[in-house]
Amino acid sequence: MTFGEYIREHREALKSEDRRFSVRQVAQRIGVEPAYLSKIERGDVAPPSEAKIRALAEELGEDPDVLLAMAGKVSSDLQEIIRKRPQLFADLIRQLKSAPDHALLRIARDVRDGDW
Amino acid sequence: MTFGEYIREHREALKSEDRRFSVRQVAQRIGVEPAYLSKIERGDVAPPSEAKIRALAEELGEDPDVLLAMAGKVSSDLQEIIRKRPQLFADLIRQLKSAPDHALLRIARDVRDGDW
DNA sequence: ACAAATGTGTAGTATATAGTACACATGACA
DNA sequence: TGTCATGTGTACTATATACTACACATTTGT
Repeated sequence: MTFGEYIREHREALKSEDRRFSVRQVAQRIGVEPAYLSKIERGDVAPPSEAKIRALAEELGEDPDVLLAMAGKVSSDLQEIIRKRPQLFADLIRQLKSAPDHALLRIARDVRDGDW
Repeated sequence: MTFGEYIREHREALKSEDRRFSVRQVAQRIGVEPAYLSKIERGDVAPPSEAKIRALAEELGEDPDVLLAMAGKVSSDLQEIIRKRPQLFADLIRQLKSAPDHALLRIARDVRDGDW
């Protein structure tokens, strides 16, 4: 499923319950032209900028990191974290590439609990 | 220290031992025009593409992830890893933002040793 | 029935990215 | 002393990114 298809699907779902989720009204709220949002949803153009994707995520109640990923992007705040300690993060992320989901969850939990 | 300054410094250091590290010769080996490399080193233009930065890292014996970071970029292979599991990685990386270096090293080691 | 709202086609724009091509003055070195 | 290599200034170029503006046919609500 492409970025555009995903957005269309979820926007349409919301629209069926609330007319304020038309292409035109959502476009206006996130600050783009309706024709542009229409083209994005149909995959006629590439996904928009990170800022617009964030606005869209907020508007549709979706996870911005997931939408960004579907758009082929990585959140700029994550990139900044990595850029500050490139060796450590590059190494760690490559190690974690093939780790199972539960391992990533556990590490996040351990770090949150200060277990190091 | 900027990307350009760093490159110039390290290239010059190599050049003092080996004349093959002139702007012209390095430029040729990494596949760009000498004038372009010159401008990069003086910060006259933005850092080059990821591919050229990798070639430069190889040529100068530097860590590509560090050079990419100085250029304001994050390796595309790391981005791909993140994009495949955006929620897990986004969460984890934000948790690790303020973790000390030794914690990151330890996690990488634990994962490598399969300690989960 | 008709006014308002809707989705979309076409055309165009501004800015960024990632460079090339060539000429020229200076410096090394044999 | 001549030539060969070196670093750099100037002038372009091609492609990608991120949109806007407007018109128009269709659909929907009252």
